[in-house]
Amino acid sequence: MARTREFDEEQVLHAAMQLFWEKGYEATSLSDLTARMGITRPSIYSAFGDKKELFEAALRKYTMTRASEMRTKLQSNPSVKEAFRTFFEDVIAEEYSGGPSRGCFCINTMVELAPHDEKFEILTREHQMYLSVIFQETIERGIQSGELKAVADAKALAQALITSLIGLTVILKSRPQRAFVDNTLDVTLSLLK
Amino acid sequence: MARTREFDEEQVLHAAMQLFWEKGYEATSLSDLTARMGITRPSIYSAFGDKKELFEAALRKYTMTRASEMRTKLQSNPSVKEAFRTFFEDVIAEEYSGGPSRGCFCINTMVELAPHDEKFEILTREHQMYLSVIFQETIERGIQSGELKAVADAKALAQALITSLIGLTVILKSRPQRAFVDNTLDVTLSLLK
DNA sequence: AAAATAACGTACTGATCGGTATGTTATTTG
DNA sequence: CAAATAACATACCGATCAGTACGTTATTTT
Repeated sequence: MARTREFDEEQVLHAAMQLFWEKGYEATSLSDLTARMGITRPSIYSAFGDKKELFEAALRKYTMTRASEMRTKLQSNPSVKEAFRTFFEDVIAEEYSGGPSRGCFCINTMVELAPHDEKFEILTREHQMYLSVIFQETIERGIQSGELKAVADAKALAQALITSLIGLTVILKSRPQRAFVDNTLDVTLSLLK
Repeated sequence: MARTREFDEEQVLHAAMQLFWEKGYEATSLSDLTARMGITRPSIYSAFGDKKELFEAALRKYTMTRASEMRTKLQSNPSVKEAFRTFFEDVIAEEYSGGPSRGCFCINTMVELAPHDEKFEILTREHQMYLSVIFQETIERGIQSGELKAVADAKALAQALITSLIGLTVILKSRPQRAFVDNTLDVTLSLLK
């Protein structure tokens, strides 16, 4: 041990996450990163490795946080149908809140890097699979409570809902009319019965 | 008039389209483009303008071709349900065919550029809206023929299907298990009744 | 207090980026 | 045939890229 770090690793990683989330991997330069993170270039390399490793750390932080938030939101509502509707409506509200349309960091990465980098193919796939399990558990809770019909194939339904969520998140980037989104949501949630 | 072009504009634009489709805007360099298009840098600039204008031309070519193909595919099957299933299965088969997972050029652009460039926000949105109209017309054909229930809200249903198609196209980039995709497809198509 | 060590800031590296100036070659028009 | 013109190839531009060498400063350990 010698001199102590003058920055908080979690804090600067959070800053890097925000930037990568907003701009993607290629469009974010090291200069952008040092400016936003508030630390110098060598500090980044000593703490996180190269640009791609930093990106990976940022994405891992994102997926963990996101999965946890999602689980909490879905569990907080006793009605499964309401839980899903609120969840989807929050995603929509986030995009229409005026700020830059960041969408989902994991989905952005799935599009930009997964096809050319196996590490990110796996990382993004596993996150989506994990989310679909959270959906599935929520659906199963609805079946247990009698709110949903027992004949429903919870797993298949969860996977279809995740796919719709991805589609919704992506198309929101093109800022479609509100009616498009509302229609999509109504039809998609009609699968829960 | 003077010396005549030694290259075919359509042909080199097609090459540029393939490259942008595969790698995206930022990750494609002018050197990549000259190599694949087989023409020199100044030739690109005189024929198409700068990199972003070339990208736009490539995307426009893609969306026109794609919309036309889609219309043809959906119209070629007398059964609307079968038409949709075949259409979705072709999208899936394309991604599992072994080659590089390019997905949909328009969706890729929606993720990479739409949030930071209004021109592409509009261009990608209008393409998706156009596709949803094609879906809607197909659903209406099914209602007319009696294959689908008349109570269906054709427009809302079409929009939900487009959203699912986007989600499916995106998640295919992470190469999920075949069962995930099959489940999603079955549940999604169950909306057509 | 002295030696060791790790984080710091500065300044630099070669490579590559998008874009262009310039001279040459080929075709058209007068 | 000669003048005009546009597409060609080469070679270059300044800017920026990701990544690092190196000397300084601060903290820990002996």
